[in-house]
Amino acid sequence: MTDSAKPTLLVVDGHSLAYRAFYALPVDNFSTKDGQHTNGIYGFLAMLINLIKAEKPTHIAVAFDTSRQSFRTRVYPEYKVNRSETPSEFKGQIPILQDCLAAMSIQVLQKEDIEADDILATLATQGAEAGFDVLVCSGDRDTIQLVNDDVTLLYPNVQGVSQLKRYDRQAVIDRYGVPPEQYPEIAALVGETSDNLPGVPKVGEKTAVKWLTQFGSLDALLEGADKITGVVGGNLREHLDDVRRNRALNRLLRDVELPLSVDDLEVRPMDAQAVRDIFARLEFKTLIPRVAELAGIEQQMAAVTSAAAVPMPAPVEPSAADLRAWLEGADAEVGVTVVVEGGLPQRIGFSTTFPMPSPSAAGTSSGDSGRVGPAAAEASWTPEIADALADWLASDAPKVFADAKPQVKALRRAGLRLGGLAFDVIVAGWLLRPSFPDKTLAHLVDRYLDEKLPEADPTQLVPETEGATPGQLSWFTLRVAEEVRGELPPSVATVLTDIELPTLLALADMELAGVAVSHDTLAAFSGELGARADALAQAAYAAIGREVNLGSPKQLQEVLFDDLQLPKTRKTKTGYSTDAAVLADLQETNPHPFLDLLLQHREATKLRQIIESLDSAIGGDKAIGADGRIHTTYVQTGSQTGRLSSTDPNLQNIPIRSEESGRIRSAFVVGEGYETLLTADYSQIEMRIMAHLSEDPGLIEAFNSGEDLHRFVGARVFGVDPQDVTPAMRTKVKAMSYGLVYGLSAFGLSKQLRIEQSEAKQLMMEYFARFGSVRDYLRSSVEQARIDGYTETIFGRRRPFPDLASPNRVLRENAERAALNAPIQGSAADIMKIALFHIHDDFAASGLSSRVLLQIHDELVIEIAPGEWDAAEQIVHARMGDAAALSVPLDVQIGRGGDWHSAGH
DNA sequence: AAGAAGACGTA
DNA sequence: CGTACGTCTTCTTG
Repeated sequence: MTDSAKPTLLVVDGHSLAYRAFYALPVDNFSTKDGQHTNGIYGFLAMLINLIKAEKPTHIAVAFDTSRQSFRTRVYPEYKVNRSETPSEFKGQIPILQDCLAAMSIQVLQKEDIEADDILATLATQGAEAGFDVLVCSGDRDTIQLVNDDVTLLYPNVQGVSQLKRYDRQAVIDRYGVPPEQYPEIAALVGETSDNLPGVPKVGEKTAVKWLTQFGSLDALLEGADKITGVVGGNLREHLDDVRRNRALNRLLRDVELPLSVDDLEVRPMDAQAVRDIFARLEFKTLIPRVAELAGIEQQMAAVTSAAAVPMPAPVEPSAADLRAWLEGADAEVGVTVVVEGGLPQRIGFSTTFPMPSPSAAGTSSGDSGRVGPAAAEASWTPEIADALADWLASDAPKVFADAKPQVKALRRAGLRLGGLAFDVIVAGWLLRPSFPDKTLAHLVDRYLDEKLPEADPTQLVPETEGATPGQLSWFTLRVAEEVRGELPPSVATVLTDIELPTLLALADMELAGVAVSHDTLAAFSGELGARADALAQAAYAAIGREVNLGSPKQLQEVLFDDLQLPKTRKTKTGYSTDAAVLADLQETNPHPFLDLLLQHREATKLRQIIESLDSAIGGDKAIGADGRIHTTYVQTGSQTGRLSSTDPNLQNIPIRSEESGRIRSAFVVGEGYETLLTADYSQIEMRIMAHLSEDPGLIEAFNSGEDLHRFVGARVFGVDPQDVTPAMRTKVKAMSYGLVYGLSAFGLSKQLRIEQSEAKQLMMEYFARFGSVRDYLRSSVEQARIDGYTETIFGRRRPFPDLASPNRVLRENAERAALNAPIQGSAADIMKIALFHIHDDFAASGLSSRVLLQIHDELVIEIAPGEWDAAEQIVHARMGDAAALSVPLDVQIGRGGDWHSAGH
């Protein structure tokens, strides 16, 4: 083991070890569900974790090659040329591995023109000089030359990377018969086939060692080459230049200029959240606890040296009057944090770039400009404080939040309105990274400030560490905001200010309002469905002569494929699918009463389950108390395209398609004190956006003609008059049109329409022959995304697509389809958001009590107060219709009824 | 107790 | 081999 008194430096050749892992581990077992290969990453990290645990290095670095090219290939162009092409499945893993290492706070080093081993050599040399025990971990034999009394080599066995052999000075002598510094001389004589460096023919390790012991050194040997007799002697004399070249090429550089010194490689605490996130994404379940254990070790080691971040201000707690006076005097943005408990404000904190007045000595030295860096103040929520702050909170004075919505809601419940919402760091962070959002202020502090937000340990009854106070949270919020703002491209900043923040305020009111749902309606239906499900289950058992759990795909597979001997269906990860599409197919080819009963049972239990969860959500929001309404939560940062998502419960997936789903929707009713429900939805908004973006004359005409879209398109595609478009033709072009938006293939289309692939192909051909600009647009938009690295909506919302450049085909093609869809789905989301907050704001400005309750992507559900129908309907129609100026009109359908079902259409 | 997998609801 | 979501149940794992 290493000498515990000395610090230990571990330097690793990332490329060579990951490459060995790549070949050692079966790729099939190491791929994520979206197709990313991870075997090299996994093998490397598993090895590294074991290594860190065993050796407890105090300093770590991992070096990578930048490419095949290096100064060696310039000197000797044949160097490594016979190496086979690096498999693309491996190449793609290196950047991800580097991301993992970054999350683990391990330094990654690479340098143009230099090989990883040269970096190892340089670090090993510097480390040894600085008094470190150095561990070099590499799969390249050339690194044997680095071994000495301070430097030990860890070399992987043939098997892969699970076993590392330890070479200290003595081990090298035992194995090769020469001291480490002389090993390259052996290698020069023998040659290295894998590097395309031929040596002396007929000379292997044995002969080389014999000669070197005899002559003492390679130079002496080359000088005295004449003295060697026999064929090998002749060979040596003929290949003197090869040997010299080999020796020159296998000498590792020990003086590479690096951006970091050995001291900078000190082990630092990991970014626990980033590690969890990236490992989860790579589906490394078992590695997470292993890394966590490691993090514990690192934490202890790093605790001593961890540098203090920018010191937090000690928030003052001024009187209500002082606080108000100061806030009203502030001429810069103010960070605001409302601590919410049970839906109500508990404490409130502020921070600014101005010093807070000290209650005793207001106006003490504050520097020449008065700006002395952010300072903080806070107060507990009392009626006096609420009174004192109400005007300022409602004013236009700019305020910066981290996740404003719950705080806005709490203020609303306390009777206060919020104005001047200038920035939300969570929402802004999501706009920048919709695929990998930082969900909390702590994440953002970590990413943008590289500091830790102090958090009370929730596992401890009496926490040892204090969490940040609201004033300090505001201070962090303000600092993060400055960084995030610096990263926001102007168009994205506009999306934040002009779309997201107004939407946020509207959503807060929608969540507070909730939607009235009739428990009695739900309960009656639930009972009915329960009885039906039981009967269906009994019948199903009878059909197969035994009882199984119909909710268990595993047991169903036994019944279908073992007992009933039905043909195997689509494969899943763990067996064969039993989903509805598959069961319907089976019913056609191998009819069996069990199949139909099972499908019906599924439908009944699914409906009942939805009803039950809705029922238990009625008045479920404890903060409000049972009010007979359901209060969903809209997750504004919940999608990658710009859409909202809805949780607890999800009100964006209430059934509508099936026969009986109307009975669920009819339980969503107009609330007390209101007159009726209004539903408003955009018809074919995505196709309209497609028409606008592609500028396809045919599609634009379709929307301007007033003709039914699919009838119009069908007439063009099939070359008939609109009135002669049959239902079958209409179905086909409808599927085609909708499929376009998702990047549908001929294969997918044929499957959906249950037609031959050739017919599907023909259909697509005909379609594009008539609507060619659509195809051109779709192609060019993906191409543009490949160039830019992101897509953009009509309003400038961006979504990055790094995988468009991936060498992994599955990954790349998935990204292409998503990139195709993102501007269309995203623009639709933008338009709906704009319409939503305009309607919300107009209602308020017009003094209406009618209110928006729900948003279901292209539909709004609005509760109309008595006597307000006409005014409200007019606002809704106008605001949805003019939310965007497209080259085709935005068609809005409006319905009216006492419940959601009858208001729909 | 927590997470994965399969299934299925919506736009 | 069609995009974007959330939630339920069962089953596995710790």
